Amino acid sequence: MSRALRLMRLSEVLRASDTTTVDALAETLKVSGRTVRRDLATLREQGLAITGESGRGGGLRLEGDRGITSVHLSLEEVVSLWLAARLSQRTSTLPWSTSASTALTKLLASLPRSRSRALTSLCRRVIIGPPPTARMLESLGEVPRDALAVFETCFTSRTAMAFDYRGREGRSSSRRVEPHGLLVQSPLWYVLAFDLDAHAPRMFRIDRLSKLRRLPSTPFEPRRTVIDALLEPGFDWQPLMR
Amino acid sequence: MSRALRLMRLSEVLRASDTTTVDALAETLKVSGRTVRRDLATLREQGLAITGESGRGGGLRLEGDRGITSVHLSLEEVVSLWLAARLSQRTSTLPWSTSASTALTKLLASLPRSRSRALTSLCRRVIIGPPPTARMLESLGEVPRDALAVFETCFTSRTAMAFDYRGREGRSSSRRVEPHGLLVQSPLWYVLAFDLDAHAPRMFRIDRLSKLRRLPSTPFEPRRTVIDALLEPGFDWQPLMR
DNA sequence: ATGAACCCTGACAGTTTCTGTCCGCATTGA
DNA sequence: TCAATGCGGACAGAAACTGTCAGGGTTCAT
Repeated sequence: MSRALRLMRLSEVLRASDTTTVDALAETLKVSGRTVRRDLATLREQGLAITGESGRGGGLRLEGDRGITSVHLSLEEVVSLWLAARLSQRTSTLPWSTSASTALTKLLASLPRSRSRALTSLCRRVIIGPPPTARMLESLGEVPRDALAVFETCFTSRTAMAFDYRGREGRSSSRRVEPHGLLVQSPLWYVLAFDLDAHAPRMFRIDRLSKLRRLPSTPFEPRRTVIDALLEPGFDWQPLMR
Repeated sequence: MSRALRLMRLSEVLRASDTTTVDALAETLKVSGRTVRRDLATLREQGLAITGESGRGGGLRLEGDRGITSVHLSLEEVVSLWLAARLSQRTSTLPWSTSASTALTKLLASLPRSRSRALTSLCRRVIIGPPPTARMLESLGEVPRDALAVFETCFTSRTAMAFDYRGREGRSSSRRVEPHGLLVQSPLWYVLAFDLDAHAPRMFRIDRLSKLRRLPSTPFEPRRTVIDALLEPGFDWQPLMR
């Protein structure tokens, strides 16, 4: 039996038995005790909570197999983690950046198919752009907390929304839009929207919005074309997920 | 990465993605397509229902069996998520930022005690600082991939390490240190270390290191004093976790 | 009907990894 | 104090793995 298969069996045996010893495992798996220990170390690296108690009467046990069941994480929670991880990978070479990827894969893997579909399609609507230029950052305003919450629900539930927008020259205008996409150029971000009055794609910087509110309507169908129309080609625009 | 680990990752990636191709998998797993096929064959032997569709637009998919598995995240994986989430919360007001907090709390809560303790003590050694000044960013260099991996293991396993360091004036010196802490001022980061030769706390910017390698030694005991000695008081230094 | 984009499988040699053995150490309960 | 347990380093021979090459398919758009 190859090591790979043995590792799978080992984790099953551990799940099946309350406590056991290295020698017993060595017996069942037909390998030496040393090898069992090596395998245990590998599984622990993988995140399995296997504890060992020394001494007479001690032994090994797999702690409450309740690993983290991401079933309890909401869609928004997983998206937020995904966003954060991708952003930090994008902006710098930090330690454990590959670990973040594998962690997210595991999370996604554990979701039921319907949820993972929803998550994927949501992530595809989020675009990560290159860092903003100094000029873009000049007039950076505050993002009001409550507007954030409204945007979050409108974006995920695909609901049209209305707001007042301060243009670059200070002129204010009233808008009604469908939020198809989200462009992040941290710390800035933009709503990639379809303007229901102009009847064309438009983008809006989040800190220039005010009086944001939902519009009663049926959910719109997110269209990739709206997003693409707003992103100048040739730049490095990456969706949060492909 | 050993084959055993790769097989686990492969099954996770398959679960996570709706459909995918051999080439894509080869890319993510950093192995040749032939090897991916061999791994797929092994998983199929194990009973995983992986179907392949030939032809243009075809691909691989894992049938059924979703949501049964619980997620096991390694220490590094949880740390990386914390790091990423905290960083992005720190630098900007993005949507779903509160969701990230709750998600992380849930993650922490569901870890078995032994692991959560290890996680906490690791996170305490990571400090998040204010964004770097333009002057600090001037001479930003590349961080080599392999050095990262070495650092990660040394940091978590509390192992001393050795490297060559290019000082500000271009002078190079050879160092042997214990990595007690990690200071992040994204996209820069520093090793907060105890210099075994100077016998005093020193900090090193990561992109100035080269030829990083582990030193054979017994694990050192992380000391808070080493970290504190290097952080000028009065600034906004926040540990990743209190 | 051609080519591109997919999947599947066999053979081979070089390399990597794994395994058992032996060792010393720490912890625990009788 | 001893025996039963766990943990992990070092080593050399054995086994498994890997990339490459080379063949074979199927499906679809053009």
